[in-house]
Amino acid sequence: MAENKGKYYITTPIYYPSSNLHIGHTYCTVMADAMARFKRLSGYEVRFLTGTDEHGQKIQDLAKEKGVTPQAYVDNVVDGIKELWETMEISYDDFIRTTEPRHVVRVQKIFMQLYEKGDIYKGNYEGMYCTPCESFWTESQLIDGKCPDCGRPAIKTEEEAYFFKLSKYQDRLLELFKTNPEFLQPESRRNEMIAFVEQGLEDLCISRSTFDWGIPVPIDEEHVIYVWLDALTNYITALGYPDDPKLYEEYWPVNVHLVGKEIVRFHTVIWPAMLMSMEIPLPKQVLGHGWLLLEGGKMSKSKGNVVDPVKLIDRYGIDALKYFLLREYTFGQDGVFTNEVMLKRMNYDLANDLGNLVSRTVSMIEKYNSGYVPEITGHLDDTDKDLQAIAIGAGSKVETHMDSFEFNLALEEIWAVVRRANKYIDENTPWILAREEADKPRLDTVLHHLAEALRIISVLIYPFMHTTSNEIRKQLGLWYAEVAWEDAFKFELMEGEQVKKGDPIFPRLDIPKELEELEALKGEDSNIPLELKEEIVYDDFDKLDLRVGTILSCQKHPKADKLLVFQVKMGTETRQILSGVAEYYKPEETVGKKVVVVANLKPRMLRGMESKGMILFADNKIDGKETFEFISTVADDGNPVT
RNA sequence: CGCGGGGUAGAGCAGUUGGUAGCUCGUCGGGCUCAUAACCCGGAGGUCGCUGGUUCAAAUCCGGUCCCCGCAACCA
Repeated sequence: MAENKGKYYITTPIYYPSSNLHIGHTYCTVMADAMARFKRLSGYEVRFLTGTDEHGQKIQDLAKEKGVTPQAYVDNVVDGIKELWETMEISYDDFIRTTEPRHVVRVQKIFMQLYEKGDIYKGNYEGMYCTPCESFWTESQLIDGKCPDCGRPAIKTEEEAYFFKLSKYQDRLLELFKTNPEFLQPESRRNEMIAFVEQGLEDLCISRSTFDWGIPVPIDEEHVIYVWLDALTNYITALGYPDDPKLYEEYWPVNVHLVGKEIVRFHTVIWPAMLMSMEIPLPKQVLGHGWLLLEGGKMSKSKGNVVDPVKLIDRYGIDALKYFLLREYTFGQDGVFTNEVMLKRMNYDLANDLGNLVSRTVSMIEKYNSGYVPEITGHLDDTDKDLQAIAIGAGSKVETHMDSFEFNLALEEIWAVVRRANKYIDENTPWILAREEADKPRLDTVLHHLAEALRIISVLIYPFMHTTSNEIRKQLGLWYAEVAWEDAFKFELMEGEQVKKGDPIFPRLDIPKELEELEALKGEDSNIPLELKEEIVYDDFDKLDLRVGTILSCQKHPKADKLLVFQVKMGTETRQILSGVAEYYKPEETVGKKVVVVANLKPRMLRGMESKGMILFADNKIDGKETFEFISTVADDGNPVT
């Protein structure tokens, strides 16, 4: 083992088990895992924490829908999540669930700690609440009374609640951002947070009484602790804080909280403020990574465009998927996920470059030296020296990039060695050397260099693809030796190992065929229940008065970019209806269309013009571009739609 | 003057202590046959959105301007 470099504590967010995880969660966890493995290999005592955030109204509602208890519901989903991590061989040291007694008890203790400090007070919370998103919104944030996140109606809610004095810590937070640039990276997120805090912080509502699936507020049975105090504290309760502080004392403060860009704010404003109140050290660093986008936008369950990691693993293996995720994307930036990009990466880098290098090296050693790694004989020429230098030099470059979470660059450095080795073979043409007995010493030297280079590569890729690393080492006859990071910096370690050719470590993929089959897979699970709004009864539907109408004329709203103003004739009546589809239709294209109108909708002013009703559209995509299609019919104007 | 991100070769992207513009894929040509028809070499292709300025020198710093993408405003 390498020298002990100290402790290293890294966390992923705790995921919300409202349904199965997708490739985005996988991405984050894979990064954390690679970093944890890298740090372990290079001599740190690592603790890697992940888990699930299991409380809240949304879970309670989902459970109710399914007719099970919330606990049974989350148990089921969490089993699936743990299974996924197991499949992916995620090397977490602890998995915390916020429903576990160890967490519940400690959260209550932390609550009391803040309370006794005077940072929690009882107040009144009034606001518009969106149940599915578990979010309160201000009036100005709402869009026509609907949640800006999910578009579902928000309900005016007033409740007694406990507040945390977030505002008290505003100045200290600003100072933290300004004096400690390392605390939050990348830079752009830091700027955002500074701007956010500078506009002023309000105290934070940390309890709820509208649902009960949560940790009870210890001094008030009517309330449960709301997400912030419950979820964020997992990072220390998992270490035993405050009542069993052994691990806490070893590993806190955390080295890195790895989080998605959408929750940077919680981790860099709310969480540090709570820690300040607790008077314990702050995280050393919070890193906000980007999102994996799909062609045409964000991944979301409601769009049905979620990429299921399990299927990809089944087809291509864990290492190929991990390699792709870490190599393709730049930390902190959004990236576009497509099957084609993924397959190309897998083929070009893994099958062609690395897999083929292993294959040709091992088979040449078998063919030209009866399967034993030969010794170096004679002088080294420039190609030897160059290969050695690049191979031995890669390790420290990898270290540098890993320190900055530049997984893609770290892998690029490793592949520079792979490419150099492939080139080395062409430069030295071992198959020609093998023809003349006189060239045998040179041949031995060349084969030895290749084996050494591959050995180094096997060490370098270990944090990213340990299974592949082991397979390469098996083929190289290195099965007896444990992978040690410092071995990546030495060139003369192999002495007569017996190599053994195995199956290709990454079989070459037929990309067009794979693309087709992946496309076909999508159809297979076409019967996944849609995520629907709350169930309604017939009477609810009956309240709607839908009518057929014809668009007589249409023009752009003079004071709004997105609005079109329609004159719609419905039987005896013609009325003005506004609709936000200006970016999809030219006004003149719409004239004469038959449409379905919600006719008894309360009229409303939009940018100074009245809209009496609502035209129905179907959301659609053509060539990846969003459109809205009229819901049309040939029935007579004014007729009801039932 | 709403906030933020971005405009670099056909595509996707790197590129801030300013110093001959790089990578992957594609394309064209060549080499090799150990290897998973994989590997290696070479060529073509960019006025680094536009425009002023600072400088011996700007993709890189400063000003202005155009365009694209998120979010918000106006999507009943």
